Amino acid sequence: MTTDWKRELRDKGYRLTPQRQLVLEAVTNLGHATPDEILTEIHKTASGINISTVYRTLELLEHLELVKHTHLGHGAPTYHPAGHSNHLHLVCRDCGGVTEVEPGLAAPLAATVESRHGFDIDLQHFAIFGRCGDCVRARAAESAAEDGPEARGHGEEPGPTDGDRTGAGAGSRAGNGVGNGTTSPSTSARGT
Amino acid sequence: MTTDWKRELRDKGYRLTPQRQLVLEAVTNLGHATPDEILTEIHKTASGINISTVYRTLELLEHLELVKHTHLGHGAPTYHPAGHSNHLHLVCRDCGGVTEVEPGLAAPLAATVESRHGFDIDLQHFAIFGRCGDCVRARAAESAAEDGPEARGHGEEPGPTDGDRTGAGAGSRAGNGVGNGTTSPSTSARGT
DNA sequence: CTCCCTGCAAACGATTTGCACGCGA
DNA sequence: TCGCGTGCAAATCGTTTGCAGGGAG
Repeated sequence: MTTDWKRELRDKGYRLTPQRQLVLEAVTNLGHATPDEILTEIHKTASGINISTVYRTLELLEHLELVKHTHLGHGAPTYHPAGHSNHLHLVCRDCGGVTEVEPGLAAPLAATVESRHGFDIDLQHFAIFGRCGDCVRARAAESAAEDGPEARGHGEEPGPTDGDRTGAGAGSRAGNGVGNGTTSPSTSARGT
Repeated sequence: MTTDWKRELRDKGYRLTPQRQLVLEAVTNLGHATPDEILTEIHKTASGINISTVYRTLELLEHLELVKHTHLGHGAPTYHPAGHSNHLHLVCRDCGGVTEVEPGLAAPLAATVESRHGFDIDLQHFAIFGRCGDCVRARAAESAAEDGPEARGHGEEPGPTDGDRTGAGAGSRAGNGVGNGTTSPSTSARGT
């Protein structure tokens, strides 16, 4: 299964270039990564490849259905191999952590929406926002501090802030053990 | 119920300024709007107010839970009054149209996720991606054209492209008749 | 030898931030 | 009067595009 995509590339009239190979490799290795992270990954090996090439290549690879992308929050979408084990992404509004859960949970919803509106949903494309168990608890605990315009920024500690803006940290490779619930605390967790 | 939020503002130590009033008014009138549309709306009445003020004010209003925002696609989130009738947003990957459906449909999913992962989801924050009935049909029809590197851009006509990037057109005020299915064809529908 | 791909840099849209002044309380 | 809130402009971030040269086929 190593070179069949190369064939497909050729067959569809596209050229096989080292950078295309590198991008696909990087996406495969990282599992989940933003265009920028992909560029960085590639730079560890090869130098020179440009960010715009990464974008153009990802667009192509997605067109060929070799990779897919998901919006985990505010900006930078994350790309992953098309064959990657699927899962829904639960993004915590407070800590920004991402929990992966099995896609089957959405089957009922999908069925209902399908029959009622004829709409074929893909719950994996956009993350599902909310608050993770830890933060729900944490928030329940400290419900004393009301807040006024202390300084300027309201957002650090739990509060009616929102908080998508998944800074997505390292490539949280969760193996394939979907169905459990791998939570990876992101770096940032400011308000969107 | 006209001035209680003003009280709240004051009580929490914030100042009541005309621009804050104007932004909240605009959000209320528009129902669904991007920061930019809000700015434009305000400019019809008052001049001078700056885009950065709109952003800062929206952040504040959201903190006070007077408004909320939703990501309908690629960029520009849309803001709406916190009390606004809730609904899920189904965004079509092909035509970019947004269909609003009643939030109750997600209740089962929410319950399952809650019990299994302790995660309290908010399906309204991010849109739900997929393909609307019309586009599913349209796509079924013309399944002839394969494509190679004709020119440069692959994406215009239906194909394994994705297509979030909801350019969100005018403020599609759907009244409160949620539960039905108001589809508003957006402007753009390119790939993400 | 042709023309797809790439690197580079500028263009862009959305959002944020530093700074100094004016106005609300 | 005191300092929050605002306007303005510059800085970021993520992504796209125009252009010219190089290499794949």
